[in-house]
Amino acid sequence: MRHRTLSPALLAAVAARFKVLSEPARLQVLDALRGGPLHVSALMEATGLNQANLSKHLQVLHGQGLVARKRDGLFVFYEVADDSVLELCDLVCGAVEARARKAALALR
Amino acid sequence: MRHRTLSPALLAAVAARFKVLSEPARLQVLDALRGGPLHVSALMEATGLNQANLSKHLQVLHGQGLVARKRDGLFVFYEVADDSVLELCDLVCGAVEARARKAALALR
DNA sequence: CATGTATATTACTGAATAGTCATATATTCA
DNA sequence: TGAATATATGACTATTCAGTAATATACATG
Repeated sequence: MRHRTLSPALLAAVAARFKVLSEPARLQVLDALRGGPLHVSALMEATGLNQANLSKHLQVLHGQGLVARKRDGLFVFYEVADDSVLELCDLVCGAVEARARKAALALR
Repeated sequence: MRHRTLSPALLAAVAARFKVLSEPARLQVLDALRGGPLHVSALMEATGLNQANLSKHLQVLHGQGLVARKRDGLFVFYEVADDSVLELCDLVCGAVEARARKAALALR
């Protein structure tokens, strides 16, 4: 047997990771970073988020290790730390779309 | 190119799906259902959640289509609707554990 | 129909957090 | 050093939501 119960700590850690991804704005940021590193100002333009709000979301993403930061002069560049996060998003995205198609069919 | 921006509706839908998974109690429920369908009382025992709280979490899981329900007399059985959800959890679980190992190493 | 059992729902409270504005910090350059 | 720009942070508000207790509903059985 693999386990009887999951440790509360592991449950909390996994839940926390999902929580970071449970915000449209943060998904938008991750998606904007698909093409490679961007600095905050570029991310503002790409996402339409204002500076303070975006900065806070970036701290959350960085806190969970989902993005890496690198300073270059005045600019701070962020990039996706591990592509598996994007794959995760794509998986859920596909599932959501499949569900939507199914719901649409059910209406016929 | 695949897209310039993700539609707000899709972003919201994906975020909503992640949000359902962002609660330790619900992850616990999904994990308890790995072995197959269980009725609510059995889930209470498996998870330690009280009746009202568990029931509410089940409604949330069911609302997102992550679990299916089937009534049998007095009992209502729930089961994982699609094993891909469990795979998703396992993926994140692995990522979280890897991150923890890395953090532990960094302390040496 | 009355009673008992399983599950769902409602109303409530406390805690967490997204968004916003104002301000602080960091870095560059003159 | 002082001004300018980029980013981070603090305080505040409004909203969301998990947990709980009480109550309602659904089903079975006598």
